[in-house]
Amino acid sequence: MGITKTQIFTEKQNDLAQFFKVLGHPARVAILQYISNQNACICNDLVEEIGLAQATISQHLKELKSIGLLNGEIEGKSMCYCINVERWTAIQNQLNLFFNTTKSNCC
Amino acid sequence: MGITKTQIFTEKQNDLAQFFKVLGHPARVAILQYISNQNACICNDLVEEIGLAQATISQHLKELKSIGLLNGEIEGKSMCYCINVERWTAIQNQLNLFFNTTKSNCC
DNA sequence: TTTATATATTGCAATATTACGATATTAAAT
DNA sequence: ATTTAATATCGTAATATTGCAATATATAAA
Repeated sequence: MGITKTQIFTEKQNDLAQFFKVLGHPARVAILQYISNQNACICNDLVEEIGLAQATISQHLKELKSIGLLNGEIEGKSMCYCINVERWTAIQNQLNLFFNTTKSNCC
Repeated sequence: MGITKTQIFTEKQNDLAQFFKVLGHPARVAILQYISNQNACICNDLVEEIGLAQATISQHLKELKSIGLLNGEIEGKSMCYCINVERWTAIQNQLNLFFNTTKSNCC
């Protein structure tokens, strides 16, 4: 097997899990933190900063983009990646809804 | 490769990613939601409820236990799984800290 | 136009995850 | 003691993820 049976879950459950999954890699956590710490938007020295190959960083950025967490704008010959604040907040709210709704009724 | 380079990240980044990762599967989201909806603690009909094989459910429960999210108590011949509320809240707080700290400074 | 620089994509190897059948293990019931 | 029921573990197949070198693409600078 090896394949997740997404059909047996609700769309909400799959979406939620997808958000968690994308955030579930230390490189992607580090990338988001690094981008957020830059005052400017020139986010290209991620390769040096993080310490993974350029191809690998590019792949992680793609995954973060896939859930809409990052905006990328062409800035001359480099790319300006920045956090999509609206999406960021929306996802945070969804996760909190999950945490607040899912509460223990026992023990 | 296929192996995550945890050594190049901070412990906090790895921990955070680990929490996200464990929550990053729809079956585990569904398990947590189901347990939280039961008034009693007899959480053994997960297999019927979720629709995955017993071995698979057991594996997912193990992962949820691995980050301390579930408590398991022996209740006769079955197991009583319930959410560890203290841990649950602690993790929610850590995730929110990450979300609030990591804010956009650009665009 | 050529060169240099930044990023994306492709292809591939190594490892991880998901899922399940089969087989323990454990405790209650007979 | 044996049987039944619930859960855990083992072994294994299928698929996914991680990471990188090589290559493609695109823009600025020369």
